[in-house]
Amino acid sequence: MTSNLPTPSIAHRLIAWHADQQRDLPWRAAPAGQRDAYAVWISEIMAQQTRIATVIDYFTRWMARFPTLESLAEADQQEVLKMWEGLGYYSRARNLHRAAQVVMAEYGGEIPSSRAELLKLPGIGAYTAGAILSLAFGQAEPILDGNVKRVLARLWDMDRSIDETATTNELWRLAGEIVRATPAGKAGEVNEGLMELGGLVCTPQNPRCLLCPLADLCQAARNGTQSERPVRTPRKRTPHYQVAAAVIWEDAPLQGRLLIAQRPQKGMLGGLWEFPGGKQEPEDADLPATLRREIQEEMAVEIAVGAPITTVQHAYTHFSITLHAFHARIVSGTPQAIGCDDWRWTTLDSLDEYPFPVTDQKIIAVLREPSDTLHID
DNA sequence: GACGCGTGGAT
DNA sequence: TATCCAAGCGT
Repeated sequence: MTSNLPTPSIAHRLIAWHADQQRDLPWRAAPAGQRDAYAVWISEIMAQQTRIATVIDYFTRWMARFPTLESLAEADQQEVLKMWEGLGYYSRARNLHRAAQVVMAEYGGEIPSSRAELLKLPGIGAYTAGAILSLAFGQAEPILDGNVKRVLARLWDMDRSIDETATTNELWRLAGEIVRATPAGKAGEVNEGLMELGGLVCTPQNPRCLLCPLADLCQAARNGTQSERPVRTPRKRTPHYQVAAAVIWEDAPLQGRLLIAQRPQKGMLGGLWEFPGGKQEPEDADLPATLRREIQEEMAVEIAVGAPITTVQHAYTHFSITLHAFHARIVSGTPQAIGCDDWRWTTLDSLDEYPFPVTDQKIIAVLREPSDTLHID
C-alpha cells in the first residue's frame, strides 16, 4: 500500500523548513525539544480540536493566572473552568486540573518524562505524550495529530480512510520511522515541523504544494490526488432539538436574584453553570410544559412560566438546538440539588464569577440589555 | 470500534 | 445559510 520514502531526507528538510518558517507563538519561547514541560502540556491540551488563533489568548491568560503546575493544582476547579470558559470540551480543563494534583502528589510536582507515566495522567493520550516527550524533553518519540495524519497520508498517497484503526496504526509507524531517522536532539523540531507544515502548507483545502519542502517526494502530488487526501469516513447527520431554559427570579423579573444550577461533573458542559431547563420531549405540550417538568425533576420545585426572553440558535458537533429562555418564578418548594450538582441565588452582576456555556452567556447578555420588552405577564 | 464531548472560523 | 471540522481523549 505504501512505497518507501527516504525518511532521513524528510527529517532533514523538515528541520530546515521549520527553522525558517515556523510561526511565532507564545508557547514557543524556547527551542522545540527544550521547552518547559508545563507550558507544552497546557498548549497541547488547549490546541486539541481547537484552532491556534483561538488558543493564543487563552494560553496567555492561563499562564498569567496559573504560571506553574503547583499554582494550577492549588486552584479551585470553578476558577479553572472560568479560565476555560468558551474554549469548549471542558473535560480537558477538569482533567488538566486533576492531573496537576496527581503530579504534585505522585511526582513531587515534576512532570514525568516517560511515555508510560504520562499516559496514566487524565487527559494525556498518545499524541499529547509524544508532544511533551519530544517538545519538552527532546526525546525521539513520534506524534500523530490531524496535521501529521494529513501530511503523511498525502506523502504516501494513502487510499484508506485515516479514521480507520489499521490506517492510524500505519501512520503511527511512519511517524516513528521519521522521528527515528532524525539527528539526536532534533525530534521536537521534526515533530513540530510536521504539524506546522500541515497547518501552513499541507492544508485540508488548497494545499500550497509549490511552497512544500517535500513536494518532490509526495506521492499524492505525483498522482494528482492531493484534494482527495486524506480520505475521511463521513460523519452522521446531527439532529436538532428544542430546548427550554428558565430565568427564575426570586422577586420580580429583572430584580433581585435569579436561580442558576451547576451541571453534573460527568457529561456535557460538566461543572459549568446554567439556567435550569432541558430538552423538549414528545409528551410536553409546549416549551413552558417542558420547563415545568424539567425543573420539577431537577430541583423539586414547581414553577410558573412567564414571558419569553430570547431565542438562541446553537450548533454543537453532534446535534444542534434552538434554546428558548423564559422568565419564571417558583410557586412552591425550595430548590434541591437532584439533577444538578449545586444551585445558587445570584445577582445579575455576580454571574460573571461563574463559568457558563456560550448559550447561557447569550441569555445573560440579553438580560443585561436596557430594555422595556422583558416584561413578565 | 463507536460514540460523546464545544466552539467559532472558513468556505 | 449550511456544512465542515481544528495540535484528541475517555469510555
